Order: sequence, then structure tokens, then C-alpha cells
Amino acid sequence: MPELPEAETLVRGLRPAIAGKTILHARVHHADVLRVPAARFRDCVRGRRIATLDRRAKNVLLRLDARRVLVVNLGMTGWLAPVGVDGRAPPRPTHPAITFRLAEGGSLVFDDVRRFGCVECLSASEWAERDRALGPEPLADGFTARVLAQGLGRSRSPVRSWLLDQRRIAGIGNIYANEALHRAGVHPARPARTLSHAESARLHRALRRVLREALGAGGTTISDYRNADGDPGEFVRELRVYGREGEPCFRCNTPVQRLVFGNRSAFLCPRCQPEAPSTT
DNA sequence: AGTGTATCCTGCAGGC
DNA sequence: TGCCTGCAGGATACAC
Repeated sequence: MPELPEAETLVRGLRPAIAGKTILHARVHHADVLRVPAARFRDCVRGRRIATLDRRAKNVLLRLDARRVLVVNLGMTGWLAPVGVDGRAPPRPTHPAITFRLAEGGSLVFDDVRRFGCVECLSASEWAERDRALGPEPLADGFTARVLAQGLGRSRSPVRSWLLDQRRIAGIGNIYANEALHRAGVHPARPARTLSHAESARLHRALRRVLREALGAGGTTISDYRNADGDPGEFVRELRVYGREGEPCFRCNTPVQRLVFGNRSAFLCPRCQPEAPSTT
């Protein structure tokens, strides 16, 4: 569910409510979202102050004291809900996996229906190693059209698969990969290195634009995603291909096609996104 | 270096 | 009403 815009929206909503607070203790309802034994996890976070909240790729980062980082990968249905913090009353989490009780009152609940999410308490060096393995942030200043073109140029994999690979570029998921490819007029199955300069420049623009617009709309909610206030994202209204199989392309009226490769659905307009390279 | 497949888990929609 | 299948925003491991 959550890609970069959803994780970022969640962090922005959580920050004022959670930053500066202290974790009294953690209660583990479902240990399968952890990667270490529950007792070790609880010891790692107990009594720690949450200095700041950040995002990297699709991960929510809670920077704790003692140089520890609580890394929350939201998976498909993960959500962080501030419950009873500063007198707020968002919708109750339905499938709590971890509850962080806060010393100042209330708690932060990691809620996850499918439990594909993952919560880890890492040392500074463990996090640094993880961080290094992730590709560049697509909205950062350093992510230029040239950086994208160079990355694409080295790979034979389908460009949609390339975009989903967090080691190559961070934070892109299936929705925004498909939406950016449609806006750029690039077929998702095209081998990455066959994109022309014009195409990779268009893809660069489309990616940044789609991510920024989605951020402005508070992300995309298909069914589960909620921000820190429990509200859905509005970008679903702006989707041009994702989930629109058989419906007309907004640009040319050709029915949107669904393809399956890399074990995931790809959505495209066969007319606007030709299989052969184009230079226009 | 690729790709297809399976896995983790729950819920929902659609067909019968 | 129930039962079945397929599908879902993610990430990983495996064999080929």
C-alpha cells in the first residue's frame, strides 16, 4: 500500500504528535512483524526518547536517543496510529501488532492487517548500512535526469521492474511506477536501457511530478491507507491507468490494458505507451 | 543478470 | 447463505 507519498504523509502527520515523546515500553501483539525475539526488541526501545521522525524510501524512521533508529516498513497494510496522544481520538486500530506506550500519555500503535510490515530497532551503524543499500530519493535535488538515465542505461530489466527495485531508486511502488510510465509515454515492459534520452527525460519529469502531486493530495488510498489522522489519501482520483483495466485512456480513449509480469499487474495505454522506442 | 514462482497474511469481491 | 478463486500498495528467497 504505502509508497513514498503515503509514508511521507504519515510522517508529516505523526511528527507534531510524537516527536520529543518517550517510549515507556512496547507491547508485542504479533511477533511476526519483528526480526528479533520480542524480548530483545522491547529492551531496545524501552525508555528511549523519540527525537525526530523521518522517512527514507517507504520506511518511517523514528530516531531514538542512544543513536538508535526504529525502522518501520509499512508493507502492504501497515499504519502508525497515535492513539490518545494530546487528546486526539483517531479511528481505533483494528489489527494492532505493536503498541508503544508513551510516557506523556497515549500510545503509538503499529497496526497491520496482513503483517507484511516490519519493525526493527537498529543501531546507527546497522541503519547506515541499510541506508546505503537503498537507491536515491527521487524527489531529492541530486536526483537529476542524468542520474536516472545512467541508472536505466545499465539494466536490461523491464523499466517497471527497475523502478520497483529499492536498491536502484527508493520509494517507488506499483501505483506510481505505472502512473509515471503512462505520463511519460513509456511501455512498462521496455528494457530499461532501450529508453531514448527523450524518454528517460520524460520519465524523470513524470516521476517527480506524480510523486509531488500525490504528496499534495495526501497519497493514494485504494482501500487501507490512512494518514496519522485516520483520513484516506485523495490521489486515487488522479490515477490515469492504475486499476483502470478496460476503461478508456483519458488522453486517447483506448481501453487501458493490464499485463502481468514480475508477479505484479502493470497497467498501460497500448496507444500512448508503444512497445517500440520512440524519440518524440 | 534476468525471470518466474512461491512465501509471508488477511480481507474483499465476484461467480456459482 | 456458503464456498471457491483471484486479487491486493511489499519484500525476499529460490531454481533456472
